[in-house]
Amino acid sequence: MFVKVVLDLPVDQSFTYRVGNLVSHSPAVGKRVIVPFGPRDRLTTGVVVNLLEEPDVPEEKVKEVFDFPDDFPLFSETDLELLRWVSEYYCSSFGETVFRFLPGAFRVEESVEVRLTGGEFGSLTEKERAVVELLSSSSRKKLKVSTLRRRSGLGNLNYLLKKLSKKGVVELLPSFKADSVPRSYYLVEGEGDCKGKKSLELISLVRERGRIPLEEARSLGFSSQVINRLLNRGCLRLVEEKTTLPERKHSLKDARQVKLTPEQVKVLEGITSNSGISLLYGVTGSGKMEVYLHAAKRVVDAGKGVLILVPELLLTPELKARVEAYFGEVVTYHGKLTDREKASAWIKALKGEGKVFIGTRGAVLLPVKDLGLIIVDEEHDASYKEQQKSYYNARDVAVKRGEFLNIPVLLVSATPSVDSYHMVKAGKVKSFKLEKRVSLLPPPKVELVDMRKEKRVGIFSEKLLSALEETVSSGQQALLYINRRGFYSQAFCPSCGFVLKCRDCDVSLAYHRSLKLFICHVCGKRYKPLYRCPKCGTRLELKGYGTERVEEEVKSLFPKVRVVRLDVDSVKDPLEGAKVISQIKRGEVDVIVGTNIAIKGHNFPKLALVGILNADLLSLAPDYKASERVFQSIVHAVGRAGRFRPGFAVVQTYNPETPAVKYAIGYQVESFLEEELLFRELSGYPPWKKAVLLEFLLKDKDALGILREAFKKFSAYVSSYFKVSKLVPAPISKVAGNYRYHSLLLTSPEDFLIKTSLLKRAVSKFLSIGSLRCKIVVDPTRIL
DNA sequence: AGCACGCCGACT
DNA sequence: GTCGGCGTGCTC
Repeated sequence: MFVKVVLDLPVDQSFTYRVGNLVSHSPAVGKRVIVPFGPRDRLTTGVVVNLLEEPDVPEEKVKEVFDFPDDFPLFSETDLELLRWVSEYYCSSFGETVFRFLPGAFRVEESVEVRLTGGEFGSLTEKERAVVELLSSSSRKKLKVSTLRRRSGLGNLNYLLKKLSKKGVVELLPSFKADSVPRSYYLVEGEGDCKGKKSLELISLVRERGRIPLEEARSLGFSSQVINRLLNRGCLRLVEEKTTLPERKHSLKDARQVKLTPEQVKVLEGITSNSGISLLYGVTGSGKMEVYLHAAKRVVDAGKGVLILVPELLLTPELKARVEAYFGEVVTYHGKLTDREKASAWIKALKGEGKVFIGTRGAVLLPVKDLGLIIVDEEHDASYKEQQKSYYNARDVAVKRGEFLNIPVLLVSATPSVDSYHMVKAGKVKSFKLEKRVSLLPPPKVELVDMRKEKRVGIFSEKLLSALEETVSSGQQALLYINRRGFYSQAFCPSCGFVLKCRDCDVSLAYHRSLKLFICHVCGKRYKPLYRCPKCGTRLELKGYGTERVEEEVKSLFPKVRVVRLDVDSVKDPLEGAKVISQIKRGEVDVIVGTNIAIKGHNFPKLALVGILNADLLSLAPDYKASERVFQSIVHAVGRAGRFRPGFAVVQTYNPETPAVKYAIGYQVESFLEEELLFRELSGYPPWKKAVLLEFLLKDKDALGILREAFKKFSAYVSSYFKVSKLVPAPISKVAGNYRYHSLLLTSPEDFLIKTSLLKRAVSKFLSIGSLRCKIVVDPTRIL
């Protein structure tokens, strides 16, 4: 027997291994497998994708499987097919895609670690010293060769390490990392007899119960001496089982299930009778969540599992409590869990321990047993797009998974994406709209303020200011939304035009007054403040504003008001964030100044006023999705107001004619989407076309010549399939010292998989020469 | 990705 | 002559 195995490598190849007798479990497609790989036969983890009777490569090349460590597959055959599709669609390798989704805890790895001996070292070359420097500055004693390679950026690290090891400066230690899958151990009856009162007592207990957990035997007073003796003689055997961990506790309780309104019931009936893809949309406060939880309940009542995907920021204890009100225990899966917890959730899904799974984008392939429905909440949200390596979009993978498994998928949003609306119009998705708000309150009154005409007090219009005053004096809360952090966003020289920029990135530095530092918002680098122009000595002028300055201005205008800032600077860890949120909910705060993280999902009961300080800032990004994002941000920001009391929103703008702004304040979703679709069609952009972004990072400007040359050939090669835009510096043209160049490829959506495979080949043929590397981002969400 | 091989220039 | 740089190609 032979198995075909995929490994976590950037190559589209699977490897054939012979199955020997010394394996713990039988081979099967989807199972984890430990195999020796490479010239050193380093043990690595793979996944079985095929079983073979005869080898499909020359026998002498084939190595033997080290072990199948599990008695269950980690992926179903259908999910492996889906993963194959994902890898082809997003131009990544099959193996890398598989291991992008599989929790790291399942991996067994053999590697080499490097440690400084602490001994004398004589003369070292520059590069050798750099390696020693990295090792001594690290917080850990030992470093893996791979991490050292990553941090040093040195290609031929192995030669250096061999030399350093010969000189006695470093020590190379082989290391083995076992998996960290939670497991428990049981005692079962073996063969052979034994004596002794305690021993006989334990044997009979095991015989009676079939098996008992090792821990329980210990706690019943059987010493490890007794147990070990019985194990050594073979009277007892120890068996291992992969287990799961209890869900993390949280103390929140939510109200019981809510009774649906007649409109909600009607929509629910529509959704549940659709076996394909549904889009559920409607204003904030129309109770979309209640509807989808009822739909989920029907699926669970029929004995099937449900997978609910939510954006990163939304997966809070509050949300979990709300879902638990319907289903009792739910299992969560997101990036902040430990590796062990993720593996535990994975196993719970496989075994059917738990029916309802709620997670962020990585959860889309959770192997939920008898999966009957996938829900994607806030379907339009950008956090569904993986921003590295495989660049998948979990919403689209969810839709595809529904297709592969032949189960319904439900997309939910107050602001449907242009992509989803396009699918509705093409008849691939059925849409359901909730027209009415559940609450008896009127929708928030929205006022658009033209900042060119309005009287201003600093950054506020008089309208917003008086609304703010009224709101806080009546004991209610206000939220001020600004899409930018820091105090000032730019420092420039009024006489020579010099702009203070990051040394490593091509962006102007933002001044953070609370820290008295200039900070680069791209790489995070901090700079001591500078007051005079380094070129001509003139005093620098600061302009632009972010959350810090808004906070300051509110404080100086209303000295008695309690203000909190809700941005990534003020809530560094999630615990702190939760504290701020609960303060707001308890009404210990009057004014909230926040960025995007403040407008997503939260329900602030005392919130009456929302002010969007500069709606124009939202549309600065130079890409075709800009107005879609403007529309979404405004609708969601405005939607925070008036959920529990009459609300009011003020939207400040210098361009009141912007369609996205106009449509957003009236919640004219269809009108906006129609107009946007038309614009995209006329300009040849997605969803009518497929877009692929190619991105290049260059160490120095010299590499540009090589890239240009290679790009010309590449462009000629693919131009019959893709419309290739010019190779240009990216809008953020330099990041962390690397120059960024990119090119956008557009093509009609037909035969897309054929085109991606061609593209992949063309990129490796023309654009992967020397040190040149190219990122391929299919369906990019932002082009910066 | 990680590793070995093999081809180049610049040193003892 | 060899050392060490880097580009190329293979890994079951």
